Amino acid sequence: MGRQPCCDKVGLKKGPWTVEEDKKLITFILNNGQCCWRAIPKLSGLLRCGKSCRLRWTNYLRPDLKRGLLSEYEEKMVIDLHAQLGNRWSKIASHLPGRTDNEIKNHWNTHIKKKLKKMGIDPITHKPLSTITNDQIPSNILEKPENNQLYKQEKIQEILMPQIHIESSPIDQSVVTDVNLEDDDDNNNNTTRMSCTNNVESTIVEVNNNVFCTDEVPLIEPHEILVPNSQESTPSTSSTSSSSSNILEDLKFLPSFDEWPIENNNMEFGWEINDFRSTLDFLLDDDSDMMNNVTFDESWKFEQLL
DNA sequence: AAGTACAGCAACCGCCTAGTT
DNA sequence: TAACTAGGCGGTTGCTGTACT
Repeated sequence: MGRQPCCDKVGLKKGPWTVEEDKKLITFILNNGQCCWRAIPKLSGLLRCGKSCRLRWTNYLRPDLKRGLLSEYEEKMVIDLHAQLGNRWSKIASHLPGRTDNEIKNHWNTHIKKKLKKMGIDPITHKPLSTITNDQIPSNILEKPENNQLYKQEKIQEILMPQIHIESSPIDQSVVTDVNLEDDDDNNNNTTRMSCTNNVESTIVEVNNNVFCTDEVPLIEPHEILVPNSQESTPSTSSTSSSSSNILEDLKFLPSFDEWPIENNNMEFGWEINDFRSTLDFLLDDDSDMMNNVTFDESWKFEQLL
């Protein structure tokens, strides 16, 4: 009855990932794409829970991840989206290509929360703290779409955060535009607000339409899973090194192109080793010399042979 | 230089939902 | 339909690096 247990927790490794583990996971996913996470540890030789593998991949190893701090624009988007969605980090992350829910959650807790508090905004309600009074808000704003809390919050944010211009954000444009459009509608304030929300959603979707989305990562059926050729023979560094340390030494782990175990002619995904360049760059940041010595064969890729 | 406090973030935990048998 | 699990999600923890005393 039902499925088999996710994983038997006895003997599973916990804690920070090692370079060796990273390479096993990358190798496996490069060969097989994302499939059932439960099977990945066994098939890739990892002593990790499937959940742990999924987390490591989605939060750290995915080649499409952006690195570094959130830009002002991204931060503004997070604030806007948080005002709309609350602590639904995955939903928020889905509107920020290359950013993960964990990353956004961490950034919120460590940076944005403090920033908002400093600016007199309650990070939970997005309403001004007691120090902000209506006197500080131009009367014409308060008079505009009456009782429209969202509109007020936007204006308050404009006042408090002049360095982040709302005009630069398509979301805010849509909100303000829409509110203005509804400006003459004195009959139903709820309608005004709903309209804003919907418009924000559709605008965000539009923005993301041209961006690579991780949802596009193809899934394969269990019977299509390939167990990668043993990588044990490839030289590797100490497995005790930190995952965020020198992985480039382990670029050796990425077998030479002719050694790469591509066996499935039905692959539908097109990641190639170059897609991991930024990941490797990030992991190896202070080993640029080594990076420069690595040549990537542009012609090497998984072919779509249907 | 050593000790302490704090900040940032990767990873884990536990709950929930949707899917499978 | 019930029993059960995989995968996803949000909250939390704890490790590591940095700033301060």
